[in-house]
Amino acid sequence: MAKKIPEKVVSRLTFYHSIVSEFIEQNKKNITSSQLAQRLNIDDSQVRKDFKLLNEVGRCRVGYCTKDLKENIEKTLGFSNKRNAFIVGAGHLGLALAKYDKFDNYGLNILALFDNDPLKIDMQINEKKIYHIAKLPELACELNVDIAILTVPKPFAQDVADFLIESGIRYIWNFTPCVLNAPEHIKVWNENLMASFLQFACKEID
Amino acid sequence: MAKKIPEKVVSRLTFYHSIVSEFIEQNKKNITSSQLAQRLNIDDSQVRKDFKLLNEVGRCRVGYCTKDLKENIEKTLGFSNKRNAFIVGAGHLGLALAKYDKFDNYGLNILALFDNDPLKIDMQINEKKIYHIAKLPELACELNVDIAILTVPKPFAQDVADFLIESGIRYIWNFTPCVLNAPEHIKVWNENLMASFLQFACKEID
DNA sequence: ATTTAATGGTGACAATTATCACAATTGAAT
DNA sequence: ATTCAATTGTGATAATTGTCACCATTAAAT
Repeated sequence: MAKKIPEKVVSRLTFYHSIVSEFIEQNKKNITSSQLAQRLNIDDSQVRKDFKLLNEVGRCRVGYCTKDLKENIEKTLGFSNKRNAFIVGAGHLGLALAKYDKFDNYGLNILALFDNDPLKIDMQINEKKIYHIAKLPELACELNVDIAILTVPKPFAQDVADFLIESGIRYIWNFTPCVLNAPEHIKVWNENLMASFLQFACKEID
Repeated sequence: MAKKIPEKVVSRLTFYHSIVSEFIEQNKKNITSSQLAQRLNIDDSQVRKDFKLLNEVGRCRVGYCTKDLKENIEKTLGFSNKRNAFIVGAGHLGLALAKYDKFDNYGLNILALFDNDPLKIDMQINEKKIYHIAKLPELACELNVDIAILTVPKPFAQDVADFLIESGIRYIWNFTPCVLNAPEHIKVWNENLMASFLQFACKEID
């Protein structure tokens, strides 16, 4: 990616993308900054500033061309940069993520799931197979996967993470409610549902 | 809550809380800012600044008292402010969230789940019952619930959201990959997994 | 053709958030 | 007692992010 897009802008771009896609489905040719802003409860100048970062220009009294805008966002977010990943832990959360259709669209390719429950092995979910966790090192190497999405139950989180790291995984997207211990060269991204809720609660709920 | 805690700090506080709890389980009496910082890959002065917001004081050469710190974070984040909520959509994601143990601890009380699949009705998950969605308006009123966690499949998201709003729900924590249309007095909080991943990807993954 | 109102573009500023540097403190070692 | 090193506390500063005001443009109405 040429220019660095600030974190918050990345987040908003995905929202813009959803909304613009909806507009396109409805055969709308244009969308204005205030339409987007209203939907997201933000300032409309913010939207325009964001688009300036993409070098996306609009037309006065008309707005932005939905088709161009969508393509531009996709290009900017690197949708075409395909990355392969495994889901580790085929519980409810793992299965939910395996079915989450946006991942494909946004360049995150889930190749397989892993679990240690014999009943789940060889099941298929969303065309992805569930393997025994013992197969992971081999498959990670073979398929050249270095991203793992960790969705195992809390008590196993650290041990499984250690195992992943031994197996050559370098990026862990951590959905467990644990703060993992990992060497510095391993990148851990903590998905923090509680923080997310608390921010909502502090800001909006009386 | 007396003082307003910035968004980012709230997020970090939940991480500190996890780590401190771990230290307490290991019978450690103290924890230093750099221990916390290292674990989270942040600057240690950041940790101290955050604690200053809580009026938490440490001791030179010793650090912060784990027990006090934990209680302080819990008080600050309002763990005791219990809030009731429903999960709407008893698919994998809904069930995963129903089992997520942190919600209870942090004051978010899931009272029930809702779905329209007859096979799921009356099942129990984590001591929470699944009801038919048609029962929601009545139960929301009866139990005084105005928070809904929306985990239905994408195609139903908007319709179900409209239904929730009619039923008196005022806060929607939206886990669907849709940007919901809602009147201004309804607070919608979009959980944006894709944005989360893309931020990770942009920042860390080459 | 002229006017009008909606819309994008943008600079200035404000608020939030993070980093750095370093003084002050103090437990431990000698 | 003195020294040393680890640690906190904090002001200064930088980077990021958001808001506001207002000009420029232009499609539509007249």
